[in-house]
Amino acid sequence: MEPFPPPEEEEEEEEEDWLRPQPGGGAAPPAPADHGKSVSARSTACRVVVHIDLDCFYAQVEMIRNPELRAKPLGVQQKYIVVTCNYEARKRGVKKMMSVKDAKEKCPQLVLVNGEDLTPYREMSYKVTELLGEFCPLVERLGFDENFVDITEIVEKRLNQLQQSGWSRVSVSGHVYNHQAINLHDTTHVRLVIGSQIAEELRGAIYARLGLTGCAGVASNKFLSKLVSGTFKPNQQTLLLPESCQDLICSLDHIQKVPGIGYKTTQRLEMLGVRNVCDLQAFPSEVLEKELGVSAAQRIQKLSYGEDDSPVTPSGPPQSFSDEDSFKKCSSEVEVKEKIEELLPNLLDRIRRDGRQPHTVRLTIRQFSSTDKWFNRESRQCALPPHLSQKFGKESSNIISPLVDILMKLFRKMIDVDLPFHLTLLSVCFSNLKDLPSSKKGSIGFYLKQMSPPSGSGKRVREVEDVSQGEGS
DNA sequence: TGGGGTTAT
DNA sequence: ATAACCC
Repeated sequence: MEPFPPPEEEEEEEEEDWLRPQPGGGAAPPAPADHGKSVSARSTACRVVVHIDLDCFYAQVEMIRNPELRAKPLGVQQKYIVVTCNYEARKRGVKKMMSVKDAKEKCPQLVLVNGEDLTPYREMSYKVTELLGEFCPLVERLGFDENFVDITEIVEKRLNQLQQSGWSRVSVSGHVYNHQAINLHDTTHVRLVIGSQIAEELRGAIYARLGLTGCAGVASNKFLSKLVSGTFKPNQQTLLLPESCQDLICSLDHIQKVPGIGYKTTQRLEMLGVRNVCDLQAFPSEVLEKELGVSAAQRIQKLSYGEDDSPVTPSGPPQSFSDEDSFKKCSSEVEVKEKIEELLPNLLDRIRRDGRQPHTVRLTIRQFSSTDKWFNRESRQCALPPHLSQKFGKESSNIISPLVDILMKLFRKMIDVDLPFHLTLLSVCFSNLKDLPSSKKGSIGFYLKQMSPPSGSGKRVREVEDVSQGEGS
């Protein structure tokens, strides 16, 4: 087994920092009075959130599936796009979402694997989330390759242990944003530093158990943790201290880089003359609320100050299962039916393995249009008849035909089949998933699996050391 | 651009 | 059902 961290990691030498006992004694401090309280009941404790972002996830999964690809420049292809690639390929100029044509021009030796079937990535993705769930119940997924973990409670536990053991030493793991000096008399700094050690353990466990590398950002909320995690890029982590928050958000040169501000909002903000984050900070709230609505306006303006009180919401099992295919052209009812029949078996298999029953089905289409290529999706959904929902668990029953009938009815609600049409995408989605009526088994291991934290699974990179009991006597 | 996901309205 | 957001 290779050591963690693997070679790319350049160790940045941070000075050692000392956590001192409270003034007035070298002995163990009195037992904390707030022992049983939740963190939210303590006003002084800041949250500690880690954002974990796996490095070029699909490419990593493919390299695990076929280790011979490891030394080569590798791209993962969907249709005619290289959706992601490993670092060997990036060195040679291949970028995410580059066309296969451009990628091959940049890098003729590029090896391509087809990544249109997401099954291997989806499976690995949930392994990562479940592994993080062993440390702590508050794990929120964002896409297949990112997770937020609220480690506030773990940090509090370690802080109490440190305080009870008297003199202790604690040092940061990984980078500190802006090279900001740590003040160990500031309990917020101490909590975040402990957070950086836990983040290192999380990354270590992901590498040791799953063979995946990734970045982490540690900060006092989700938004900041996500922003800071990308500071040092492959396989490194960064801690953000509150005093450097302004520098971080002002480093965003364009507002669309703010997570939460997407394409539409960017357009509207630009019409108002808001180009960067500092513009947004200074912009009159009243005017912003008129343009975007009170809720969105207040949310994004708080984001511009680095404020984000949104909780890390455990994702649990998926809310929906979908399968889609895009193509150049589909223009007859028969073709549509064939495409749907292609999509269904895989989907039904996934749902069967999940164990829950869907009660809603949706068909989504994209119609060709030369202008505005990127937004014309429509969908129709309907409740599944109960007798069909029941059949999802079973193997032999043929539920495909009745499902195809339902989906074709949905299709005819969108498209007049007597007129010419030109589709470029079909997608089937099952949602409104319900647990079986009191079958003893849970849907997946997700809720059952949260037990005691793993003891030695992750390599502790720097142990929190007890330094002395005798020092002060 | 793909092949997925989520939440809010 | 759509629109917005995320990857």
